[in-house]
Amino acid sequence: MVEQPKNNDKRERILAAAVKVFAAKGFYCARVSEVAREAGVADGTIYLYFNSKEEILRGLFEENMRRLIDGLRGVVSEEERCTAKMTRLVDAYCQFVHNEPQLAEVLTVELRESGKFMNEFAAPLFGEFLRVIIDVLLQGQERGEFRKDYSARTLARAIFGALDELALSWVMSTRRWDLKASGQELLGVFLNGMRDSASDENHS
Amino acid sequence: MVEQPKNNDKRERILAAAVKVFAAKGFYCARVSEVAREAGVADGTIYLYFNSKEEILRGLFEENMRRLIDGLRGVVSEEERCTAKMTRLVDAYCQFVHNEPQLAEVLTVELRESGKFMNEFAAPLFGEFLRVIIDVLLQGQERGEFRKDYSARTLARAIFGALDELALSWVMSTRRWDLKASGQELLGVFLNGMRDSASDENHS
DNA sequence: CGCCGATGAATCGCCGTTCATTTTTGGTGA
DNA sequence: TCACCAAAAATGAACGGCGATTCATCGGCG
Repeated sequence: MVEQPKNNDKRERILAAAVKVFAAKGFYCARVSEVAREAGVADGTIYLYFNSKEEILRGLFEENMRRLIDGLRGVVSEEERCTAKMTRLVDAYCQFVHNEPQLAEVLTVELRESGKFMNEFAAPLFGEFLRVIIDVLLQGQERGEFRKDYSARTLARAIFGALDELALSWVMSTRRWDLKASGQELLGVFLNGMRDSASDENHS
Repeated sequence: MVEQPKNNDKRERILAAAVKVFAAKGFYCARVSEVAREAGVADGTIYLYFNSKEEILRGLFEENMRRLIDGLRGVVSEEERCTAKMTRLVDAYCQFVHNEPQLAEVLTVELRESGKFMNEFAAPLFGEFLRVIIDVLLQGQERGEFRKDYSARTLARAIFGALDELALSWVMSTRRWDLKASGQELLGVFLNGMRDSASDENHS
């Protein structure tokens, strides 16, 4: 009943306002009435579209993570070589963060705190996100582009973590540096380190 | 007056209890009375040692980050080669997370949310932490161990991010896998990718 | 006895949420 | 085109619960 009101853009306005407010104050410090004011609606109106404050966050997560994941899948599928897939993937992620920094902040910061109260629903989405990276790495190993003696799972998490930290520090800063360039620099190190070229190397 | 009570271990007991409770519920969902119960003191007693709930978190941060940073500086100083420094650094960090997973969870999760209300005091400590890594990387570049065409700052952040993500996923999981091994595997990729061996390779 | 740390029940302010009321919508007949 | 009305949507003041913080009181120690 409350879930899918047929009508207009109010739900979207509320979600957009929530992104701003949650990014500025954090979920717990944000006031529902601030979201309402930012959205230009009355406090009570929010509860015509969401059952609780928490559900606003849930809605945010689901819609935007879906969009991000689908976007990443798209660019990945446009390339043949896995090295190129990774380049495009990192680029698209940086683009996303660049275009919607507040949203990126909410998604990454609350994803952590989420370990607490909403992991049951955030975890699947995050898993899906990670799988995009894992699959590229696995395929790259099969194709002989990447060394096979690294764990794709571990590396995917590491790449995400590195990228995420970079993105977050960019978002929280004055944003004067080039996020995409840093992303590619970082990816360069990974690709270089993962490259299946020198058959083996024994470092004492 | 409340800051440095001369006496016993009650302050430590409260801090230790706070680690447990904050790790389990997150700072905002944690109740001061739970911390009190866990510490075996009355609710009011907490306010003899801390001025507010927030200050408990602050105390946690300062004391433990200091300890971590000093520990890392220590192991780093025991090695000559920067590659070895990095190995020891990653190992020590993983050891820390392994020994005190709840503390690690609080430090890393709340460090993010901290962007909100306590960044002014968390940022310097985090900066100091990062500097340890940055300095090793810079020195490694000077010594010719690492390629000079990467930004030490960016890479330090990336390494921290990767390690942190790995650690967090370990902490939040059933912890059946070997964190130290994953850490070293990850470091291997970085070191491999950063190695200043083939004099140069120009990838535009 | 007097001091001081400790206690925990009571306080008090703060929001998330509700709901009685108002406003808007859109269908209908004149 | 307009007046009218019922249903739906929106409003925002008020409510109620919760939990951080306080403080009157207690007990142990010198």
